[in-house]
Amino acid sequence: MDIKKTYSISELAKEFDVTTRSVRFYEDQGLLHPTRRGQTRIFSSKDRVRLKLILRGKRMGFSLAETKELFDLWDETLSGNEKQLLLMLDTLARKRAQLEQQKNDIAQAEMEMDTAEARCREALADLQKRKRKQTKATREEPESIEQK
Amino acid sequence: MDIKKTYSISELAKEFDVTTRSVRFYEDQGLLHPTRRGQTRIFSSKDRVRLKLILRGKRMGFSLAETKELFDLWDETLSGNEKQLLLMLDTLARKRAQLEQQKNDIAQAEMEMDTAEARCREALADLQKRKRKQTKATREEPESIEQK
DNA sequence: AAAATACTTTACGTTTACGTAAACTTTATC
DNA sequence: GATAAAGTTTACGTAAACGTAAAGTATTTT
Repeated sequence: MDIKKTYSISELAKEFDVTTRSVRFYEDQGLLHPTRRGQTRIFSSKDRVRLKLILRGKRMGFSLAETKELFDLWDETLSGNEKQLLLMLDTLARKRAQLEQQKNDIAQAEMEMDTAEARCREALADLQKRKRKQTKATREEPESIEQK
Repeated sequence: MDIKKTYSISELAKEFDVTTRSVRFYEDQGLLHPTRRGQTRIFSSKDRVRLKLILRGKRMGFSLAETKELFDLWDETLSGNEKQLLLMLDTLARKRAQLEQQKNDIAQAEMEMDTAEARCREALADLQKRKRKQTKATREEPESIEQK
């Protein structure tokens, strides 16, 4: 059970640091389904969860269309038809494979960042050493180094 | 050392399953730097590596601009200025944080997919059980179930 | 040398995911 | 009851990442 039952558009926007424009867009694309009080949108905690999922999806490189597909599929599985259930399982498997690929990509990237960082630090250390030597030389023979 | 020294645009396109249009676009955006023989582009193995990195970046949700930034930064660190090196280290740290976030997102997603899959399988098992029961009933009192 | 193949530039078109502005209505505040 | 604050719709604009077509050049194959 969530803390609150319903949310205004600006509450959600503030909480997840998105614009109200985005939230309305997500509704327009069929990802959120707020009810109305007059004209005003009222978001349920289900909508709130979905917004969270949308944003996580984006961080993981998913398009809104992909996320919507998952939402729709999930909604249909609730109606419990066998074909839908099997389709959902299949989709889940494919998404898992995608996540595996992403984990590999990330691991690769991290390794490369390790070596990149190492080289950086080495180069920096090199510079420092040269600087120290130069300082020493400067102290010993001040006029031997000319500024421009 | 790579197997080959240079590559044509269609060789690269085929190897990485992208269109030549994309490859040209990446050059246009300053991510690749092929030399020319006449008008024709000749890609080095460095370009090949970068193309691989570009595509991995995309899978991880990075924009071409972000990837280009990293490439440019890396090139500048080779010239070994201290400020550039520090900037690179800083950028690396930020990218690492981003990857951490992504790993969390993926872990979350995997957990949720676990429970989703479990529910799916449960629902399926339920359906199977009901089917079996119905079959049994049909066998015992054939006329008790009417089709439509 | 003719034809097919691969490559090129130029340039307009398309999709995604919003930004931004205008004009209007409803709700809250003084 | 005026005014500010928050909400709404409508609609045009934009950046990213290519797709697609046109029209020409270079290379390879026959």
